[in-house]
Amino acid sequence: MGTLHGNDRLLPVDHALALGAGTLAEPRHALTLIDIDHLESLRDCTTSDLLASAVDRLSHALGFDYWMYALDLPVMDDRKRQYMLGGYPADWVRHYFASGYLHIDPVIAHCQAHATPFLWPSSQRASVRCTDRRSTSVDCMFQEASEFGLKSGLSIPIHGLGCSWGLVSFASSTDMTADDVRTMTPQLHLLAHGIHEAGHRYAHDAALPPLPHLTDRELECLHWVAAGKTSWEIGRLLGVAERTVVFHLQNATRKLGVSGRQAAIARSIVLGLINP
Amino acid sequence: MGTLHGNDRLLPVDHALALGAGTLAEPRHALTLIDIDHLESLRDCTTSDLLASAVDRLSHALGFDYWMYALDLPVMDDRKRQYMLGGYPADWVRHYFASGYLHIDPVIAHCQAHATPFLWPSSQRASVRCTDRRSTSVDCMFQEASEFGLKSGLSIPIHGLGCSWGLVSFASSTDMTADDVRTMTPQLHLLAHGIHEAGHRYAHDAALPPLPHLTDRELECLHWVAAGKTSWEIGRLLGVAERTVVFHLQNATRKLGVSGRQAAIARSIVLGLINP
DNA sequence: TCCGCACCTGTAAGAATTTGCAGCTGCAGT
DNA sequence: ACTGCAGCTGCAAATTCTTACAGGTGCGGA
Repeated sequence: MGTLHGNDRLLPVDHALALGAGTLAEPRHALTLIDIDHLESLRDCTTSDLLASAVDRLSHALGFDYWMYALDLPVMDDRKRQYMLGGYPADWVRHYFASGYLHIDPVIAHCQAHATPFLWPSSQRASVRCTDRRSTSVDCMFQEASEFGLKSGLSIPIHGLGCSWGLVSFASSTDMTADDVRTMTPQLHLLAHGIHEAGHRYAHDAALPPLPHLTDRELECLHWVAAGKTSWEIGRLLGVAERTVVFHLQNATRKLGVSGRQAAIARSIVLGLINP
Repeated sequence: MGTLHGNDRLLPVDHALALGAGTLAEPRHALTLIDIDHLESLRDCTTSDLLASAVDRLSHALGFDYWMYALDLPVMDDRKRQYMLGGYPADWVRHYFASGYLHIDPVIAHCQAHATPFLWPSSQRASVRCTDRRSTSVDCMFQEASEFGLKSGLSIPIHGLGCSWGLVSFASSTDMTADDVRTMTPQLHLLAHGIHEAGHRYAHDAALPPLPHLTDRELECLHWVAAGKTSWEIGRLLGVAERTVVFHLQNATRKLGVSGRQAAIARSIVLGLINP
């Protein structure tokens, strides 16, 4: 073991390319039914490696060759950071980003704005909008994905638990019939959220810089100042002197690594430290 | 029809008490399997009434007597607003709020912080924490719920699509065995997210006041001021006089209906007008 | 053409903030 | 007992923000 603990399989996008493919393909279309026990066993995984292994087994048992858990985590330091866990073919991931498919992928667009699963390729029945030239790029993308072993699959949008948005995708190297996928959609949907429940903490550990620890007083002052109160008014509310409120806000501003009370408000809201 | 269009069944908590109970109880434990077609039929519902009727049928077909879709929508005007759709017994809802159960309900606590379903009563196996005195209140709550016809059920956390958090609950007036509920958990989980996908727009229409229209300059100034810049610095950045920046921030503050630059920052962030 | 609106600027008094200095109590860990 | 930290307070100067007054251009819709 040694260095092999923790988030070795939970890597920034740039580094995730180095991951192995992980094709494990014999059994298929098993009758595995996901239930709460499975979710609890996922949650009991103490490392992201164990989680990845557990999901490997489950997704394989459900007849899929690949899966991927990807999150967009809001980080204030420098915009957002994408993190992913799972066993998509490394070559495909590299090609995907190199081709800029992230910006035209209908799966991405769907998962950002919806809560229901997306069957690909060619999911949405009526709303295909073949008019613009992007559809040819999209066709090209799915064609290339197919050549990389991702012929068909299902992507489930993920929201909540501190992620901006995310998705869990299950993919097969064979042409699964729509009926095959549809009947197991509920299982996969539940499994996807179980993965998120179990995995989001690792994503946060790896992606989010540790939150600065603000004291109760500092948070109180920030809360009221964000509500438009002046230092003097907050002093009255908290039963302390105006000078003390200023003091707490100074400390909060320093801990947040920003300059100025306004920036402290903005950052503490975005970091979820206060919610006015 | 006439007045019966739109959000008649999507009401603030205070008014939702007036809703009828809606016990429709003959068939039970049917073999209905939720799939993407069901979700699309929910999304096709053009009013919240139609949506409620469709969910009524589906949840009934799955063997449940009651269901409820409840959301916590972030609104800046006066804290948050809860909205709900569905057919929980009105007497129980009234009693629930009157007894302050909202603040001790383990279902609520779970759905705020997790992504996986909650079986009640007595879901979480090991983490019951029977030590504090609240557990007796919780037992009391479930006992009373049972007397109101909510003997057992399943609650699915809801996140994303512009809601702070929410849940979809399915309840039965009978003592469903754990196995009964577990086998249909994936179906209910998927259905819950389909309800959210279809219903969140009605919740927004009914709950969220229209966003104030801020001009580009006002948003620019807010953005920079949230980053900690002073009016003078922003003036240099935008190539205008400091006075002009002050002017724009004044107008933004007025449009946002708050007092003070700090409150304007806080509100514009929460409303999603700027993201620093 | 007139009106509203976005956008821009100035002056000036007063309120609120930032910043630096100095000091206090109480509590928890070593 | 010593140390560190949260919490608390005062003074004072410099800077920044708020609010009131006053005015300007340019663009698009009625």
